[in-house]
This record gives sequence, structure tokens and C-alpha cells, in this order.
Amino acid sequence: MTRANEAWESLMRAYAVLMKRFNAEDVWGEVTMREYDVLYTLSKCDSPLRMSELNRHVLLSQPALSRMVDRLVDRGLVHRCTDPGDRRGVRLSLTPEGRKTQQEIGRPHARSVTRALNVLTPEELSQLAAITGKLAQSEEK
Amino acid sequence: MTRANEAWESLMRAYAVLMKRFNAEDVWGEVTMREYDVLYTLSKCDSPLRMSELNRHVLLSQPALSRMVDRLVDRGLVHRCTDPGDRRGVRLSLTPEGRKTQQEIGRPHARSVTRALNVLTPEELSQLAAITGKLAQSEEK
DNA sequence: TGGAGTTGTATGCGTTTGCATCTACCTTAA
DNA sequence: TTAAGGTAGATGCAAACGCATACAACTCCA
Repeated sequence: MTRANEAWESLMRAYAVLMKRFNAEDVWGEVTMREYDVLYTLSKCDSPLRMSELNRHVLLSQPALSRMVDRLVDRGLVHRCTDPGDRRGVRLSLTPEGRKTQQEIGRPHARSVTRALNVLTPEELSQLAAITGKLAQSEEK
Repeated sequence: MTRANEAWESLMRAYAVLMKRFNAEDVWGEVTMREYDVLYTLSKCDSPLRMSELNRHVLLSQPALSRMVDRLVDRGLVHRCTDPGDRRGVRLSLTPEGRKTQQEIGRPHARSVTRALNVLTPEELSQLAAITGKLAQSEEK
């Protein structure tokens, strides 16, 4: 077992443990964690996002994401319109209500995240962010 | 946004990107990535594992895991028997075929993991393993 | 200009998931 | 010994998922 494999296994365990902990917190209201992930991703972008772009951030298959956006649109949290420049595509953004929902859930969740990661030193936090950032940006050659 | 939140977001992003990449690799055969996770976890333990113990490692609800084990038992990859000491519980272990399957998939997958994480320096790999290990072990107070 | 190939998203369909709940077994203490 | 409460997994059911594929719009070159 290489160091790389050990690191990846460790990362996966940390992810599983923390995800379970966050999921168990009573902050999600009428939104699942996966749905929140979409709302959060949209909240970070001022300009509307394409499905395919959103799909890069979210761990869901393209059809699953497409239908999840359907539901979020039906529930009035997300606005979807055809991209005028490329009429195959869509532009997604939060509705005011979607933004409100994201913020109301985001606040307590962010506190949970802070609490959970505060077992790390500031230096470790910086290292973790830098290393995982590097991983996320690496493209397959 | 605190450093902790940035680090967590970065970790999530790295996880999503790499999971998608691994999932796209053509190494999984008749087993899904989630099923492989179970087979792999079982493969690391020589003594049979309890459902609840397994469930701590795998990102699935208890009922979903219960049924997934059902399927793996039906397919002859996992052996399940009642725990003689506590007859509510079960003891899970790989069958010889399960172990074979795990290894056959594990080999090429491990290579993918190594390739993906080799964008990091050896020192970064050690830091990542140490930091995520610390996170995984931290229990809520 | 048009036909072939590509890309972005949606849909049909069988499988898997999570939530709530159930059952069976263990533990404690009266 | 037994009733009350707790814990380990299993099951009913509706919702959500992934795979394959369909469809529409774009691109590019003949």
C-alpha cells in the first residue's frame, strides 16, 4: 500500500465520518444535504450556472442532477431559463427564496463545520485547504 | 467564511472530483463503487465485522447497508451469520470469491488512486493522511 | 448548404436509497 | 422471573438514483 493510497483512504474516512455527523445535525429543514450542496454552489456564483458546470461540483449523475433541479424549480428555490447564446443549455440561479433558504441553513451548518474542523490547528487547516485544492484542480493528463 | 469552512469546502470538492474520476475508470466490473467500499472494508478486517461497525465506515443509511449486504450475500461475495454471542447481531466476512473480486478490482483501482494523488509531494501526502486521520478520529464531545 | 458528428439536457425504466417502523434479542432492576 | 427500556438489523413504501437512450441545438467541413 503506497502513501498515496493511505492518504486517499484516510480522506475518504474523514469525509464519511464528517458527512454523517453533519447529516445527523438538525439543521436541514425541508432540504436534503445534496440539495443544499446545489443551493450552496449556486449561491457562490453571481452569474447563472450551466447544468454541466454545476454537475462538475456535485457528486450526482447528470440525469439525477437534472431532475433534482426540476424539483428545486418546482419548489421555487431555483430559477431555470434557456441560455440565449446556446439554446440547448440552461442557465440556473437561485430565486430570492432559494437564497433565503440557503442562508438560513448555511448559517448553522457553517457553525457545525467550524466546530468539527477546529480540532485542527490553523496551520493544519491551511495545509488541508492547499492540498485538497491542488487535488481538485489537477486534471487527468 | 472561516478558514475551517474554506478547508472543508476544498476537501469536499477534491472528494467529488476524484470520486467522479475513479467512477469513470473502467475497473468496476459487476460491482459498484459503493459495493466495492464494503468489500474493501471487509477485506481489511480478518475477524468478521458487525453491521453497525461496517456502517460507521460506509456512507449509507443502516437500512440501505442492510439490503446491500443482502445482495452481496445473494451474489456469493459476502458471508453473513448470526453472532453467537449476541443473537440480534450478525458477523460479516468476505467469501473466497468476495476476496478474489475485491482484489481484482482493488489492484487497478489502487493504481488509479496512486496516479491521481501523485500530483502531491511525499510531504503533502503525509500531511494529508495525518490531518484527515485526525479529523476522522475526532469524536463529537 | 447540408449531412455527420458532437454537445447539453431530458426521459424511460429498473434498481437502490432513506425514513419510519417493526421484530427479536439483550440488559437491568425490582 | 419478569416487565421496561435499550440496541441490532430487517422490512414496507415512496422518493431518488444511475444507465441507456432520446432529442434538440450547435459545429464543421464537403
